[in-house]
Amino acid sequence: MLDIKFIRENPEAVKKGAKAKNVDIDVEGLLKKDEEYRKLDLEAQSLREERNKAAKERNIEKGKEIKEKLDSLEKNLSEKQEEVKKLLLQIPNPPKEDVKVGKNDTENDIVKTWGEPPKFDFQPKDHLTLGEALGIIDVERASKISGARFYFLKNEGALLEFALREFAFELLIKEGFTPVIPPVMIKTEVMKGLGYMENGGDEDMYIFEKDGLVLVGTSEQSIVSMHKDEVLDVKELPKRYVGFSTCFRREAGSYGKDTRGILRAHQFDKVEMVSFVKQGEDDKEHEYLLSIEEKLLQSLGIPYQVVKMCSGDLGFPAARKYDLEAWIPSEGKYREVTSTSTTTDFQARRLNIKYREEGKNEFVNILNGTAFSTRPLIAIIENFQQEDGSIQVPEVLQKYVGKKVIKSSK
RNA sequence: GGAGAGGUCGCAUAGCGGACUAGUGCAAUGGUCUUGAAAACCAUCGUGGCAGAAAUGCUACCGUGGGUUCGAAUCCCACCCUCUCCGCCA
Repeated sequence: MLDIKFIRENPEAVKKGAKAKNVDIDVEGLLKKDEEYRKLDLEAQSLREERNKAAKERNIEKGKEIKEKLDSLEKNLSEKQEEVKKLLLQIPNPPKEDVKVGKNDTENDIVKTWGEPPKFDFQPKDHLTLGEALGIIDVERASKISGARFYFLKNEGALLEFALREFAFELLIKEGFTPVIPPVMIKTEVMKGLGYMENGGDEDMYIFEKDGLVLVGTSEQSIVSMHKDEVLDVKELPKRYVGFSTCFRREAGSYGKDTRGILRAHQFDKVEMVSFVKQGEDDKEHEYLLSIEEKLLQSLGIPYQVVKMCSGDLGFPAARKYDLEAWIPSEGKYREVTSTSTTTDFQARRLNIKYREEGKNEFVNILNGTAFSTRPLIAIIENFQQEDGSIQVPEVLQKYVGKKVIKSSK
C-alpha cells in the first residue's frame, strides 16, 4: 500500500510506476474519492463536536437531532472510506529508479554469470531419471496417494534436503539471523492484509473455509506478518530472520508447465530470509541478501546467473527483484532456484509495522530472499551426476549427508 | 471437547453510564544535584486522521465487529485471543 499523501503529491509518478508494471489503475478516480472522503470527514468531525457538546450539556433534544444527521453521514463516510481503500490497495509498489522498464520476462537482464556449466562426455540425464534410479525421488507413489505434483524424497534425497537446510542455517546464524520455524497456516484475514489474495492470488492458495485459515505459499508470509501492528525499537534494526517451512501452492494456471520431476510441486520446503531495516536502507540490504544467496550457490559449486527483473516481471509489492538461476544440464538452460526482493515500505504500511527513532514512528522497509528450497536439490543432482548415474555430493554438504557419493543401492 | 477467569497507553494496574480531557506505578527521555555514577527531585512522555505556515485545534481509538443511549472503556449481542482446571492426545 502506498501513502495516500504521496499519491496526492505525486500522481504522475504513481501512474508511471503502475504502467511500468502493466497494472491498470485509476489514480484520478482515487484522488476524487479521497477528496470527497475528506470533505465528509470534516463535516462528520464538526457534527461530532456538536454532539459531544450537547451530551455534556445534557441537551437531549439537540442530541437526538444531531444523532440522526450523524448516523446517515457516518454511513456515507465509511462507505466512501471503503471505496478509497479499495482503490488504494490496487496500486502497486512502483519499481525503483534503477529497474529497467520492460514488458515481461523476455526483457530481464542477466547482470552476472558465475561458474561454468559442466561438460559431460555422456548424455546427462534429468533429475527425475537419476533420482528414481537412485531411489531418492519417488513421484509415482506420491501421485498414487496425493495426485500430481507431489513427491517423496527418500534416503539421500531426504538427507540432501536436510543438509541444505542445515548448511544455510549455520551460515545465516553466523551472520546474525534469528532462526525461526513459523506456522504454515495463517488467518485468511492476515493473508489478505499481505495483499497476496488480490488479483486472483487466492487461486494459488489452499484455503480452509471452516477454520478461516490459509496454507502459506512461503514462510515469508508468516515471518513478515509476525510483527504486524508492532512498533520496533530502532536498536533492534536491522532485524533478520532465517525461517524454515514447508510451502504450499495450488499451482493453478500452470497446467502442463514443468510437469516432469519436482521442479514445480504443490508442496516443497524452503529456507527463507526476511529483513526488517530502517527506511531508506533497503538498497544496501538488498545487495546483502543477494550476496548471501550467491555465496550459498557458490559454496555448492553450482553455476548460476543473476537476473535483474524488469518492471513488468516484478510482483505487486516488489520494487526490485533479482532471480538466481542455476544451470540445469538436462534442459540446457538456467532455471530460477532462488530470488530476493525489496518491498520498501509497501508491505510495512499494509501490515502497520513501524520503528521508533528519536520519538518519531517510521515504517520499516521489508525485504525477503530465498536461502534454499527444494529446487537447488535439482541443480545438485543434475550438475554433479556421473556417467554411472551416481551423484557427487558437494563438499560442504558431505558432513550432513554422511557420504561423498550417492550411489544406487540396487 | 467441558468449566471458569480475563483482554485498558511500551509494561503493570485502576476505572464498571455524564469532571475519563483514561488515573497511578514502572520503564523511557531531558534537566537539577554529583569529580563521575547511583539515589533523590523537577519536567516530558500513546497512536492515527483532518484543518493550519506554525503555535494549536478538532476528531477517532480501552481485543474485533455490531447494538442500546442525548451521552459507552463502562450496558447488550456475536466473534477472536490469552490464562487456570478437567478430559483426550502427539
